[in-house]
Amino acid sequence: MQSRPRIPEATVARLAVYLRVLSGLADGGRGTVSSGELASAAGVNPAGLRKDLSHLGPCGTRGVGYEVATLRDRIAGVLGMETAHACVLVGLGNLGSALAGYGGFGSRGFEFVGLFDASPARVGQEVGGRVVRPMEELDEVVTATRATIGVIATPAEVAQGVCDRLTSAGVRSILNFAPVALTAPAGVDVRQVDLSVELQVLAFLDKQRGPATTVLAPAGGMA
Amino acid sequence: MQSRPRIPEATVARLAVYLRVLSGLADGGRGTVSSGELASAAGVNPAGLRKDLSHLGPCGTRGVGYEVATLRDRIAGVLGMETAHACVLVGLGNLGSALAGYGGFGSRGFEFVGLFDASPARVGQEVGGRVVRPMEELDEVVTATRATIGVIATPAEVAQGVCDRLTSAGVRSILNFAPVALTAPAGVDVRQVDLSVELQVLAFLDKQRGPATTVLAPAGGMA
DNA sequence: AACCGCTTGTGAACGCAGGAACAAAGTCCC
DNA sequence: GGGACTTTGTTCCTGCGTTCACAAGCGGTT
Repeated sequence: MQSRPRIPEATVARLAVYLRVLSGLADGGRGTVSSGELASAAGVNPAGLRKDLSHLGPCGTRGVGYEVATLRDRIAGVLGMETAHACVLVGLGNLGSALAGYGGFGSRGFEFVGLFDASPARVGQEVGGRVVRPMEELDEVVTATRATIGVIATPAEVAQGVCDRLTSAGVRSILNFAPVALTAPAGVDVRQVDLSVELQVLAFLDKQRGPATTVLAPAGGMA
Repeated sequence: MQSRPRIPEATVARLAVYLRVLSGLADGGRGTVSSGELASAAGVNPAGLRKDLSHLGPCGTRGVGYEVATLRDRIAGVLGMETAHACVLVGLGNLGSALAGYGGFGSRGFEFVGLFDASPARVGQEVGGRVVRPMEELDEVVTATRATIGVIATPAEVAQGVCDRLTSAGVRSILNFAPVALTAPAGVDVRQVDLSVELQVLAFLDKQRGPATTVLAPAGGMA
């Protein structure tokens, strides 16, 4: 049976959300939760949540619900959070600095073991409790720390070059914030996060919903 | 109205990517592009790109390709970028400051007309060329500027309260970076961006792909 | 000990997105 | 002027994700 033959990627993303909610409930001393309540807190459909959870085997008690601590540990195990993940971050402009100082990563088992920037002005500065290192040390740090995840927060022009250096150093997973499509060798997984795309989708939905949907506007014909 | 009954949301997100690539090509003086080249630059399948573009009517020349400037303007029009969009940003911690200073928004027609923070220590400071204002002025600024988009970059605990204030002030679209599921009244569109979720998906894929997939294996040539 | 309500887990149908193959059309060359 | 090549636009199909609805199981109660 191998309780994890394959889990859909969309489900994995939601599991991470459930995990966050469960952690909050556990901190609040909550013992059990129902799928309805958990789904409401996560912003998804209750049936979908149960289906997501079914991918990791039966982990609830019928008539009662899910044991918060148990389910949390189970999800954490499936997501590979038993062991901490070493990450390197390249590019410490505004966005990179924000990522380096973002507490949401460290509390989830992701640790930045190296911060890198090509600009001599940034090298040596301290960001988020770590010292920024020059690009020349990237390969060495990745090898020494066995970092598997690389985060790119550089300008678009140099992102591909950084990607190449990361992959050749041994990084197998890349999270790219630069607005370019990266090409990486097979076996390396790249995830793209484009902040401005999200805004543009919002703008489109707003336009589509009503070119003149003022809440007032009783009279026909806008100007 | 007839030419745009509805465009799938996934297509809209990709249109934003095509638009970025086309802008770069236009700046380079490029006259026409084929779907293959454009798809390669955007990181998608050529057939899928043509299907996406088909939603906005025929806009290419068979045997030649797409006229860069024309297609760019067409997409920009569909995405509602003819007119600039006024946005307000709440929460100027590390992430909020990065967003306020991110050039990728302004160059795409999104302007932050108001930066807000609850902390008196941040009010009055200048971030990204704008002065941070107290939360009390939020309603007034939204009304005066007719801002339609609100960006939340606050801690999770206060995000729902900020969402309520934004919606009651008249904001119809919300981009939420806080790691909580927001509930908003009908007619208000909320998009969630969770940075740590992306990392966790990467960690899972890495774990699933192979607990010990070393890339080296120099001995024994691969045929 | 048996009944009843509540909740999980699963099976099936619907809709959507993605990919591949084919026809239409326009241009370049001879 | 005609043929052939190139490239778009469309259509079909396969697979996935999502949702609804029902059966199975456990706890509490009388």
